[in-house]
Amino acid sequence: MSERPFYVTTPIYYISGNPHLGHAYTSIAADVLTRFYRTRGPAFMLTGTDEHGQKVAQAAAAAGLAPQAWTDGLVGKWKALCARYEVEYDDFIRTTEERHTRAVVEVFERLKKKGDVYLGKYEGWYCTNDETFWLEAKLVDGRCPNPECRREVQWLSEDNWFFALSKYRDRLLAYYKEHPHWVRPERSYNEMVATLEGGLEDLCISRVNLDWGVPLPGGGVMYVWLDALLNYITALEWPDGEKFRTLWPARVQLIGKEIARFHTIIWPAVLWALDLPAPDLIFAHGWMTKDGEKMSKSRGNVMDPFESADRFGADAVRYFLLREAPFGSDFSIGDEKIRLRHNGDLGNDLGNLVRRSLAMLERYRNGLVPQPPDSSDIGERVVDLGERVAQHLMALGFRDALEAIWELVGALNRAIDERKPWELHKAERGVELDAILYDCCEGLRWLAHLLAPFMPSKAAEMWTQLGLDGKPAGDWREELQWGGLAAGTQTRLATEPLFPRIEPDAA
RNA sequence: GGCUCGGUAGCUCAGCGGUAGAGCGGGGGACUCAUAAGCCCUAGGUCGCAGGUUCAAAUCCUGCCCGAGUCACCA
Repeated sequence: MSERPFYVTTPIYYISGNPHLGHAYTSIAADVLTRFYRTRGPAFMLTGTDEHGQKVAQAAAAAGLAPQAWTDGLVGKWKALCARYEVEYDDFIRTTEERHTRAVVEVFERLKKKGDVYLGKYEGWYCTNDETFWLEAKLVDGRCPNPECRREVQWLSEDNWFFALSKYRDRLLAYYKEHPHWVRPERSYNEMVATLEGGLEDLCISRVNLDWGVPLPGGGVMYVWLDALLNYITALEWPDGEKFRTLWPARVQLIGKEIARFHTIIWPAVLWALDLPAPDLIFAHGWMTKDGEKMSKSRGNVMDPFESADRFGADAVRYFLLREAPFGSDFSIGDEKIRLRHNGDLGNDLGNLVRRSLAMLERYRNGLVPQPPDSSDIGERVVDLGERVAQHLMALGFRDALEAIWELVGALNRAIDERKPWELHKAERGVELDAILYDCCEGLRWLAHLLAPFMPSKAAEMWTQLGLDGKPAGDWREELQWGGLAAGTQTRLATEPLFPRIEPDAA
């Protein structure tokens, strides 16, 4: 649609603990999109860590470390998570980096100068133990509502900086009406419209009782959420960076549904206050539950993304996460579910297809790709497959894209059964044998291209087994022409299956 | 309590105004190139409950029941 490079962001992950599978989910989705868009042109993916705020300060204190030392120690795990799942980000920003904090102060100064940031009083009930402000309505018997606290609260009144969010309410509402698809899925869009219709209050954007954050002129630190949101432009070297000029506004910003309010109300308002355009699309994906239950530390059912990758392979987990449910919906995850999809979709359907195809080619034709047939039913049936998958991906329909790709997997498996190459071989019907063998290899080449964004390593393995150099790359509109695989190519069937069967209850 | 989203075949879900669908599991069959994989056939489920609108409702409206999420400075 646009020649503008594709810029996609994940939320920056709050670094108060270890990463879990939910964090991987967003990053993987962003990576798949980025890899797809890279087949067509320039693309840029940003991720990172949100390192300020009270909880980080507390976690660090509990560990006996200074906040910076604490986050320095943890950030490696988040980068390792990306590495483990083959998430190839173009930049990884930490909110404690100077390039970020400097720009955050610049934002503050500009908004202040413009009058969208002003000094006001922040009043409310404060629990010293929890370091939290509570609404009057939330108090239980006039005490802290936290069941583990229940201490007396005190009325606190502080001078703080406010952002004139309410001023942007009408503009936001109008923008929503004019851009009915800018927040997706529709559920999130509707909720945010309802929130806007309920009215907005100005946002307190400073904290005087906290020192772990971006220091503001005159004291206090910036509210961590505003600090965090700004990463999407500070990483691009706003205001003057070349990257900022070419990449902003982002084409897609992926978020979890729980943080939609910040990204679809506060964020565009802040951008407008800076005279910048809002991103094209905010997509709030669903939450995953562990076997139907919410994942939480207290339940002890949080899935360790590193363990999952070790057991099933990073590509299989990537596949599962995007295949299991529509991107906007909640879904349930568990080892057994991943295992069944691994063995079924990946092992039986895809992996076995690779193996039976190349094994027959090896046995009947010494592994040499034969001449393409004059015409191919399968080739004709899938002419538009690449474009269909592309359309799904552009709409963030990962599940639909994978289902479409599996149409080709199914078609090839069926074709083998129907055309029975083993009989053709015995009957010495060479032309027909060549035709089915060619179709299989060519189909595998297509699959390698189509699957590369989803399962980069496995797609590359398929590519190698087909005897092709490098990795699948390039624009599908050019690469996916039936007959593209050169006759005479020497294929190399691997000894090991692409997706070796995984037995139940393996640890 | 308000709001949002769900409640459809054993399981996971799609359909969202016009004769109930898919995948998995289960059952049956023909084959053998292949990871005991693949292929073909097979599921007769009051579409949460009760009303209503309509020629016609899983599909729209109302009420209720059940489950989940969310409720503004909680990063």
